[in-house]
Amino acid sequence: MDAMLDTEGKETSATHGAYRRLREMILTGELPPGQKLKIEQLRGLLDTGASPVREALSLLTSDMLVERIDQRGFRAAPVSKCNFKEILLLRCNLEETALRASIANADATWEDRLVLRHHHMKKASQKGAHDFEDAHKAFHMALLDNAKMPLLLRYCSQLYDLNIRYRYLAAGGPSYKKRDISAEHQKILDAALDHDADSATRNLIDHYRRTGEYLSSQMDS
Amino acid sequence: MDAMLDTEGKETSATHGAYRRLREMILTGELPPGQKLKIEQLRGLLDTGASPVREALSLLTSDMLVERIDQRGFRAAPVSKCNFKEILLLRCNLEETALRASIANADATWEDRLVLRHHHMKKASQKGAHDFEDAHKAFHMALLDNAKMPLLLRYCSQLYDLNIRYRYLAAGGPSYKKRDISAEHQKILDAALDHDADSATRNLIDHYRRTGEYLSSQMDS
DNA sequence: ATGTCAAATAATATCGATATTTTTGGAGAC
DNA sequence: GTCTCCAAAAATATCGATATTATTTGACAT
Repeated sequence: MDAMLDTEGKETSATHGAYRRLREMILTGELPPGQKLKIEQLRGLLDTGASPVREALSLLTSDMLVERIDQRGFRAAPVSKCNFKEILLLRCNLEETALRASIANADATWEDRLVLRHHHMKKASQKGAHDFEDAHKAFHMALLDNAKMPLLLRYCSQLYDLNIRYRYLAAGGPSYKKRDISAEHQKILDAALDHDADSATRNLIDHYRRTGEYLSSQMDS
Repeated sequence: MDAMLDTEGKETSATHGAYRRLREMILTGELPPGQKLKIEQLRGLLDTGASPVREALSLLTSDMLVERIDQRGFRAAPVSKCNFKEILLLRCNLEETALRASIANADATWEDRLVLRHHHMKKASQKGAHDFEDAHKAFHMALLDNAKMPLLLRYCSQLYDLNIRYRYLAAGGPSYKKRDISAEHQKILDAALDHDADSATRNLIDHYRRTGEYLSSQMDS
């Protein structure tokens, strides 16, 4: 109908658009954990039909951002410290595997990609928080994607998103402790470019553990 | 309408029924890898509406058994030796983590559950192949579920299913090499009951690697 | 002959409406 | 005053139909 005058025709299907928007709202906490997600309500919020909303919710179910309750509809996935700790543990395990495999496959084009992503991330840190989040994820995924293991990469991406959700929830936004994250990233990048798998994984995991402990402490409140 | 006269009212929603049925068909190879999955065709096969079929396919997408191609519908996920090797590798990694955590949490009720599952599996091996498959998965999942890590367990379950699919495809059915699988299971069970994490994981991983190599060799044909 | 473009065909994606199921709210009984 | 049960309301799940988008077919020009 008249949905083509939005931004610039980037969004293809209504389903995909709804998926992206809902995902964003859940990740940022705009739709708080445990909240009932009624079709009608969302249909209004995203102004689209019921079918795309339903399908988007179905997809989010498999990202574990939405829970489907038998015949009682959907709700935003709940959060818990326990769940957070599991995410952290799995990330450390899986990302170590992926990063080591990535480094084992290292070649010039991968290194170029890494440097580029890192550069973009630094640039984006001066722009909006939203841009930085995207660039940050892109950098971390670039570290892993040379493993050429699509399933593993997918799990890492999922866990990344589940984790970022806790960051938003704990910090009430992306203003998470501006300790020296930049230096941590630099160390990971340098180690990766040196093909030093041990150092790279150590730095990566420390990076996660550190933010993990910070967030974990925030969650006690 | 008149869908309540099927088996015994076990299936609740049409969507869930379609999901289970389609999943089964893809796992067993009744719907071969790469096959286009047209809504109309499946709507006829499962005699239900288009909406439940669509939603079931969406759900299977996140199990990685179905691929969604932009605006061109769905198809059964393709297979490849590369994909198989990744599945095997991830399973070894994740199941070791899960099994060790399970054993670390060991208590009497878990041990009882294990023994029961193992017994049921042995009993089912004399019944149909289908029953055995179910019992086999139940046993393997019981080994892991005491880790109390829902995400990890979910990944293991997914990977188990992806793997079983290769077994069906390679063997043309569940008649996979009747080497001494029974003894292997017994060893895993005994080690788990002894809380011997090292032995249990070694046996479990050997179990996977052995079937992995067998299937891998079959795939060259 | 071959490649390109346009009309016809088929399939998907989406909408609006209906039937089922769950939840809510209140009336009556103990 | 509390509990149970039934009716009303709301929400979900499903269906049938339409609009949109991809694919195929065939004709035309080169």
